[in-house]
Amino acid sequence: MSEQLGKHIAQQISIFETDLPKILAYFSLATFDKKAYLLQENQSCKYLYFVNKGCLRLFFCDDKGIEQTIQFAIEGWWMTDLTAFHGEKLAEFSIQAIEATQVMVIDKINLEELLKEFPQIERYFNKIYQRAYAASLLRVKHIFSFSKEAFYQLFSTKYPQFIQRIPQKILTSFLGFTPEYLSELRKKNMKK
Amino acid sequence: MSEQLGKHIAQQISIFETDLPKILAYFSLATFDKKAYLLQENQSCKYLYFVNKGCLRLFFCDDKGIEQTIQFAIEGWWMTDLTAFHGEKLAEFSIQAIEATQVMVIDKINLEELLKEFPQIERYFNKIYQRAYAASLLRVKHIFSFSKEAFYQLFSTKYPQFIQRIPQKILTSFLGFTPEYLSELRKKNMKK
DNA sequence: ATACTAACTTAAACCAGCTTAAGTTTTTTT
DNA sequence: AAAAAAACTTAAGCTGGTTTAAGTTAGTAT
Repeated sequence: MSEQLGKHIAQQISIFETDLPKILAYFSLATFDKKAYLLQENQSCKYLYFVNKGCLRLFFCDDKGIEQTIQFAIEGWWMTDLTAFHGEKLAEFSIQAIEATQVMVIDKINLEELLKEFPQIERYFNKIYQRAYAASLLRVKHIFSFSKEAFYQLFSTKYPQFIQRIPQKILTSFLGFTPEYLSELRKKNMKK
Repeated sequence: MSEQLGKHIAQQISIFETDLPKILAYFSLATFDKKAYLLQENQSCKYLYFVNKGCLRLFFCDDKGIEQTIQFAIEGWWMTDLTAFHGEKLAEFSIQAIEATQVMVIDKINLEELLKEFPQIERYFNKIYQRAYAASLLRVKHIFSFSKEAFYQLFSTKYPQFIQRIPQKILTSFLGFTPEYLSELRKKNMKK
């Protein structure tokens, strides 16, 4: 069950099978209930998470007190508040489990040790961050190129499982509009 | 003049002074006129650029034919279409010089060689990508938390030099609204 | 089972920001 | 220096999406 991370690493970079257990030893396993917080805004961010099973979201509260979801992490994705994790600032995002979620956890000190013992892992994280960066740019592209309606259509045809899995309020906070407008869109769609 | 990249690397990671020239040898120097294209949508993306002097932008054309600017790169920033550079797809963004711009250029093969000879550089790029990723997330946060007016206010107080440096049309394509609306905002501001 | 709370829907009034179209100013080209 | 093109401004009308507020349905706890 917790071998997912090992597999993921072996997929991305070439590494000795025998090193994997040593690498995984730097991590610990943790589970969180649905709605549990892994990190809260304005706290210090001590951990980096890899999702084995379940789903996390990264979000913040805007000045009107409305939660805005920036990213999701499902199986095989990493999540943290990067800037805060590197100790520069307090977290400006919160991380919450949307479902009961099992994660691999590492803190900054263990990460440093891991990278010292296995510098090849640097390359693995490089790929992870490049992928995350590219995904975030694509997100900005989508925000600019699609109307909210079109963005919803795109998202719901591309990730239909996701739509089932996530409460509507969280979904709209990710898509960037109000639950009321989503209702309107859904009604409109059913007519077709 | 072209020592900027060396300095930048030495700032981010610990490295022998004597290795720097060997590292820089993998790059070549190039200059582009104002408005020149370094990359165009739907081409293959062969190079990764580091800006010594000047300013680049990454953008795409939306379905109405309007250019949308996703990112700028000034002195000390890297730029490419990441996904395309790694050879997976054709470019979905274009890169253009906003001013006469001097860059350090490297192609994929030389980058691989460089990383083979100096694996420490992997750590340098790790920092670069983490920073770029964090910046992109922050951008999404800003899009969600500010009205267009507030975003313009923020941007123009935080980067006043930038406002001078960039033509209004490109600025609005970055801020995500129309030149007409920018005029309106400026008029409104002058009254105060 | 019953009550309480959270998630979702509906509809009307409203507004931030867009579109269009014409005018002005600046820059580039010849 | 003149002409053409590009960059910016102004103003009116319009629309995608929000706000508000009330009603419905589903989930959860007692």
